[in-house]
Amino acid sequence: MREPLPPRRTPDRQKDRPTWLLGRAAARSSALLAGAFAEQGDGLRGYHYRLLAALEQWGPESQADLGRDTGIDRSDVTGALQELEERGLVRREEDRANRRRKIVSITPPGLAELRRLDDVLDGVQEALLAPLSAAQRRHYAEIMALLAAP
Amino acid sequence: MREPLPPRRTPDRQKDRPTWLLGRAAARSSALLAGAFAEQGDGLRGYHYRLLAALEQWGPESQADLGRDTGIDRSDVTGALQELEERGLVRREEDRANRRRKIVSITPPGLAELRRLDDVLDGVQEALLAPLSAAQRRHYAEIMALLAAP
DNA sequence: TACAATCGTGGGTTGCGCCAACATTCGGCT
DNA sequence: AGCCGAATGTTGGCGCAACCCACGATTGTA
Repeated sequence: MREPLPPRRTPDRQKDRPTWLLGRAAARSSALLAGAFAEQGDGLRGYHYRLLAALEQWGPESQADLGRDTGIDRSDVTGALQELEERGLVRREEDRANRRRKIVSITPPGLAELRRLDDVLDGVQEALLAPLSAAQRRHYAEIMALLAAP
Repeated sequence: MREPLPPRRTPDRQKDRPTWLLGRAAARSSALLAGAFAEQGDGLRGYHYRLLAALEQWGPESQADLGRDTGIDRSDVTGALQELEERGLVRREEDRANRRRKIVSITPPGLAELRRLDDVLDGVQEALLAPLSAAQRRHYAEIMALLAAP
């Protein structure tokens, strides 16, 4: 889990800006995630996890719906699903009622992989929030919910 | 200032994860920034702003020092500085005491551009934090400082 | 003087988020 | 029934941020 290259010193005009702080924090978070995926992710990335999670949560879906649910572009869904299918984590079959669509479902190995990734990601959450007190974590959740989906 | 493509619905295992929230918030922030730069940034990007800000703050520096200060890779510093120099926002001259180095300094037009970008970015901060109360903003600053530089 | 370190530079790569175009298929309207 | 527009999956591309590696030139040091 590599940390992002830290600035040695930060200009005053930046260091108190909310977007700057948020960006730095997100950089740390995504570095932690990338490191975790690299070390224990079997070559999978964020897109794969998000797709597996959506499939587990809502069951078989078309690729377009999957994209809308996850906020991933249709074209990126295609690519990520192909890799998931090669690994046998996901199955795609033509919807006979609508032959444009492909119904995607998660396989038992896919479920197992998802559970494993869950554990990996839980470790990342803990590493990220380590410097925060319990009260600060509550504030964090409250504030981030507002900023994430205003 | 386009918002990022939002997920229609979010899997339970994701929506409460700190990294997920942070990622979403950062996505919003960077979308706001990208939009602001695209509309009012004269074709400049984040790297350019960070370099100009560092130069204004600490005066002329070599490119390698500039990279260390800003957390930007040496090679990316080179590219961004070339674009800044083409626009006349920055000047580079060989350090006669050490001919490997190039001393970079900000020009008067560069300073003016930096001030202008400051105003643009101030607007982004306000847009980002709009949903937060004054107390929440204080918590935000406190928490983010911890997460950004642990 | 040989060697190691530093500097600027160019060329790649990766992840994520987009957009445009295309052929196929479906649905609604006339 | 026929036509047109919309949706679907796919390919290929772009941009940004963040990296890495390798090179020639230069410097400092052993």
